[in-house]
Amino acid sequence: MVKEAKTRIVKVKKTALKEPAAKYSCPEMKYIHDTLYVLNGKWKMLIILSLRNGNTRYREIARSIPLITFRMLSKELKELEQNKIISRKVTHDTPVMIEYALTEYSKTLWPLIREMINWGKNHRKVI
Amino acid sequence: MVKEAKTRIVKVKKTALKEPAAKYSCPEMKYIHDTLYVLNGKWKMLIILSLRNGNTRYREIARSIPLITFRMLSKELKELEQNKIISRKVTHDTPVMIEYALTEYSKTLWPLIREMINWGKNHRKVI
DNA sequence: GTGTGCAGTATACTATTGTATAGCACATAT
DNA sequence: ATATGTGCTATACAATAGTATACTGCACAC
Repeated sequence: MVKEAKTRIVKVKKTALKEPAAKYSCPEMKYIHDTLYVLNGKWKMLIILSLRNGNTRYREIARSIPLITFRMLSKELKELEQNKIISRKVTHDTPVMIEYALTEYSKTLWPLIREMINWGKNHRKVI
Repeated sequence: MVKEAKTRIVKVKKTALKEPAAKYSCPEMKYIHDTLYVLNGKWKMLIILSLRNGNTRYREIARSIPLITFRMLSKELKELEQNKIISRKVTHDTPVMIEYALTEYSKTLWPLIREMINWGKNHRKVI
């Protein structure tokens, strides 16, 4: 447990991809497993989208995703940070100000997220 | 509760997309929400991949995804069927034989799944 | 008649996700 | 002095996801 900026507590968690005991029947399954490891859950893609829409502050992000709670937002931000998808910078002390941003690496996710958006858009029409 | 083919019990569940009370800050979030609604969890994409690799039988699919349990496989197959991603056909009675297959509609998911695979593949290299 | 495979269900459990609500320490605005 | 905003944490709880294991009824092979 590390305390920083008077507020934030980071519980360190292993970032390494855990390999299942038995092997998947093809490498594609492993790759999908890896991608899901980074993007799992309801919120991570929405947070990435929010950042990409220009939101940088904790409360700002929270407001842009109406149903998320502080608990989940904190959790997801930490995981995204550990996986190098977003960065967190303290820009001012007392009053503490934090700036979240997408990393360079996060840009590699964009084609995937575009496809998520496209499919959802089309699915609405189909239903 | 409906009993069919002596084995299968289907608990009917609403398929409609539930709209959150508050609105997302942009339509893209809604689309991602919709896509995740269909593909959520650890297993659905792996099942789709397994079917695409030519597996059609329940046990076959289970074997191709080593860590999945029957409980989860049953659950996920039902959800995918409800969302028209896969179909389930009884091909023979006593001994009962079932054939699972991807629907035409499931093909629209392929660009998305390809991106999932690609990103995971690249992510391995980066880590 | 024993073991195997088929297509699952049932029960019980743990872990993770998600909800709800309250609070802190500081600061600025009214 | 009170309310509001910032960036979170803490606690308690409910719901869902996932694990583990056993079992069923039928058919076929040995």
